[in-house]
Amino acid sequence: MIQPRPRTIPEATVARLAVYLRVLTALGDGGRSTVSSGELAAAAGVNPAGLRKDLSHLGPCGVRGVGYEVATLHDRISRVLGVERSRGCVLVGMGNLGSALADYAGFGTRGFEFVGLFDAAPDRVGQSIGGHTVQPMDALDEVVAATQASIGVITTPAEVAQSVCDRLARAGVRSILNFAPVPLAAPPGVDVRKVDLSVELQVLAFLGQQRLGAAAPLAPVEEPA
Amino acid sequence: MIQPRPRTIPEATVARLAVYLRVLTALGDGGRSTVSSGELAAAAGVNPAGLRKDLSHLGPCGVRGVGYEVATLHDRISRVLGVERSRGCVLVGMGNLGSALADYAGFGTRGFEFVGLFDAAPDRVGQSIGGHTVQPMDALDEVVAATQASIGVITTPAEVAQSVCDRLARAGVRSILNFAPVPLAAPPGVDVRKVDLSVELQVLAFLGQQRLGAAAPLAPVEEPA
DNA sequence: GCGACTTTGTTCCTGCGTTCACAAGCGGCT
DNA sequence: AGCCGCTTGTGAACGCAGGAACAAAGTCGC
Repeated sequence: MIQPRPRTIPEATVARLAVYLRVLTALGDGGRSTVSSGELAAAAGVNPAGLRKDLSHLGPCGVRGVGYEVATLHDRISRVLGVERSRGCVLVGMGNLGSALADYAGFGTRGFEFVGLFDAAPDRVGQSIGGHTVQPMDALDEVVAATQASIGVITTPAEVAQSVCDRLARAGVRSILNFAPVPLAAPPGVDVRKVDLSVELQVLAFLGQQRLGAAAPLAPVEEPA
Repeated sequence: MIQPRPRTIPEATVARLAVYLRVLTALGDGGRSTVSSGELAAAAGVNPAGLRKDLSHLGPCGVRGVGYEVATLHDRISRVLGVERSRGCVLVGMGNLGSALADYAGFGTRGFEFVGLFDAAPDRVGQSIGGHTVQPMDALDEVVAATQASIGVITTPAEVAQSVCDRLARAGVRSILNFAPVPLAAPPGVDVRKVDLSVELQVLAFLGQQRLGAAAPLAPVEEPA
């Protein structure tokens, strides 16, 4: 049995596949049965050629002259992304951001289910957020083992993020999404992705300033030597 | 009047500069006066050579044989990123995520200040979050004009994100950070950055599944030696 | 049944980002 | 003062992502 496709899909492609999946869901709900690459690309905000290249990583799944069948493509992408079954997620750090994520309905409909909320602060333990009760950190290992949660989300302060990461990894979590503004070191076999909100803002600030400098050279901000 | 540096800095570099800036702040608070590229790179989680190349976009700002002066480098990066002065941000959509962001203290210390919170829902208007009062959408233009806010953050449902984007752009906002899971079209001169939380989770799910397939070859996946 | 049109899948190419490796420069020591 | 070691800054090579153009393939109309 030869491998039908190169088993390595570029990460950038994977991220776009997730976007296509969302668009396909919307199209399916709207009753559409087929889409062309051009239309799908427009809805996803990408180049049609790039979209076809992304989809080519899944093997041929369109019909020439017609387009892609919405339901089929949806299933195919779901399977490749590994979201055809719901995945358990545990969330550590129930501050504002953690609470917002726990209460965000958008995850459940996309194959993710929070199976445990944790916090170290005793006064947060016992609160109910998004239909779940916040549990103490001591319960983490047990919950992860019982629910087979494969994803951990860290929304703690930066100082404790690394220790939480270690703890999640030890409990058996294989994938970690880190919102704390520190680079995390995880043991091999554990993937870590980082989302840094203030970095996003700072990049925006830079782009804005750059544009300002180019558009309005009123003040010749000559860097004084 | 020669421009001392190429005024185009790669976006990836800008994002890392923001990380370096944070590390430098921590180092300065810790009393350190100089750092080597190796140490800084380790703290930021990047390659030392890459870090030096990033910094080279700012012109020479280190001392060979010694390293970088923490305070000087901090100021330099701050100026380049445009965060040496505080920037006003308006936030539209005070759901869970919006409230979390408004209440997040990490932004204020990094040169960003929320100057207006807005929501279309009447029952949210008047609420106080993070020291600010939620205002109706009608007040947006006036607040943006009065505060010279340059950044807008969209945390609304996907359906209204585009109209909010248009409205922000019309009000004079030049940079937009979009948390809604839709690609936004903005007029030229307005930068849009997107943060898609469920995409991050789905990429993680893919990586986890990929690793699972490699570790547990139940299906005969041809994994050549 | 046949031609033409539409749309996919692929291939090439260009540009960017990242990494490695080396030369230049500076401080400290003798 | 001269040498040595350390660190920066830069140049080159590699790999990857993105975009455009082209060939294959299937459908619709006649």
